[in-house]
Amino acid sequence: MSIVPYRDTRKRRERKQLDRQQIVKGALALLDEVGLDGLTMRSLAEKLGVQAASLYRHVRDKQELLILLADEISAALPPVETQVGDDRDWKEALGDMARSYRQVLLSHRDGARLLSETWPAGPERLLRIEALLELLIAAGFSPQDAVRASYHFNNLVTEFVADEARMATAADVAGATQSELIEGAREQYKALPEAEFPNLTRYADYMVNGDSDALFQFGLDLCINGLESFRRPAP
Amino acid sequence: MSIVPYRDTRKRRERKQLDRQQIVKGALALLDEVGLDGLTMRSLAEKLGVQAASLYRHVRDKQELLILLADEISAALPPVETQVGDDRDWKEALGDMARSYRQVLLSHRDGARLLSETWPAGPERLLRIEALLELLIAAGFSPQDAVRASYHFNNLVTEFVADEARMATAADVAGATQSELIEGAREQYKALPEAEFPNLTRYADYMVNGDSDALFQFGLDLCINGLESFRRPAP
DNA sequence: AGCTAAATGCTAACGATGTTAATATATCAC
DNA sequence: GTGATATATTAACATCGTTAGCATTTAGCT
Repeated sequence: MSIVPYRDTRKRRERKQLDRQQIVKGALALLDEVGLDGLTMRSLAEKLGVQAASLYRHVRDKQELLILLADEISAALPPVETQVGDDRDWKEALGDMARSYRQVLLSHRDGARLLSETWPAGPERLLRIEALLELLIAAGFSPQDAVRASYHFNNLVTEFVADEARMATAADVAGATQSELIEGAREQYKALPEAEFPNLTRYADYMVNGDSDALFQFGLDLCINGLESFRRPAP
Repeated sequence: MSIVPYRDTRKRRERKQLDRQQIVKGALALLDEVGLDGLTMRSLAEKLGVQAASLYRHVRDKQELLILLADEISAALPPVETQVGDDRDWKEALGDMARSYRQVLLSHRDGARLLSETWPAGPERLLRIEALLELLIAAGFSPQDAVRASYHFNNLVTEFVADEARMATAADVAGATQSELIEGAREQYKALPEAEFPNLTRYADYMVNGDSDALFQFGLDLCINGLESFRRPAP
């Protein structure tokens, strides 16, 4: 369904105005410019020098476009190193994968939100899940545990980055710098009634401190260390 | 900002047609009937026997309504047992909290999605975060680790249940039972080219098996076991 | 080359959404 | 009662995704 049907193109070299690939390419560029909320069928059409209705000749609906777009972004994910051995720990491999995963999602505006709101249907995206499964199974997890772990691992990375980007977008909307927004949120916590919220007021600086890298790493450690107890002894 | 401004109501006992509380109450009922996508300002107004524009006299915009709604749902969360000691392990307390959290979110249609898409600004919701922090700190985590852990813990539960409910909604939209949808997804995995997707095709039954409880428990174990390595020795 | 049929783009419109301005009506304080 | 305030209604605006009907270009065939 999501595979582009094969078609002989030898006789139509010239004048092909629009194309699934061109649409996705333009949509990706537009996404980086205006974000997911600004990515509308009309604005995309305008960017492509075409009318909005024309897009529907190549794409069933917007949802399909978003799936194609999510797959395009997923294609930029580096291949997973599924080889684990004595010199390369599975923990290290998982951590590297998560970090590069995060970096790719951050490289496109609202990239994580897009993957979060869309079904994992594209081939490129499925290929990464496949590789993750391979890595986990090679690391000594049972197939069922590997599947479950891959789900939560994916969720962790995707939702974290989506949240991370949401804050940047919120700053953009409010017309403030991100540090201003952080300071505002901090003050909001500190302004809570101290009797009812002793921890939130006291540790407001920790609640919103902007050190995304450390927070991400913490979640990663949580997930990876937690995984260890499920690992079966190596053969 | 999010606190309801105090107003003397002693002299206006009768005939008050609309009210923030009534609006939230109606919105919650409507949410359960038609889901988050069906919860529109017009439909809510109709349910309340009123015109859509009237709602804006009591609510700044829809976003604020959703925050109020999220807080209303959060108010149903049972109080967190922050006492941890010899007889009640912190792991047990965390697990219980997560499970009851999940149950409340599942008790309202799209409840988790609502909390996921909305800022934690309401007092009831903040109270639960406060209690979670208290529990973690009492369990022997440093304030900073407790804050970070609470973030990921919240994310895990909320996003998991949101995903869980999304599937039920998808079945609803497609006019199929949920088991039919599961079977369809399973077949889709099995139909992938076996050479490129050996694991996805082989373990398709694990990928979509509908045992949400087990998958949730797995994520919980991941999180809780992973937390242990961060715990400081008790005094 | 010329005909037929399919593919593709455009114009116009539909129905729905969040939101606002202007207007009318009910309620309250005195 | 009267003026002031609070609240609801009507009407409309700007967008959005999407579809129908029509025009045009292109591909395939004889």
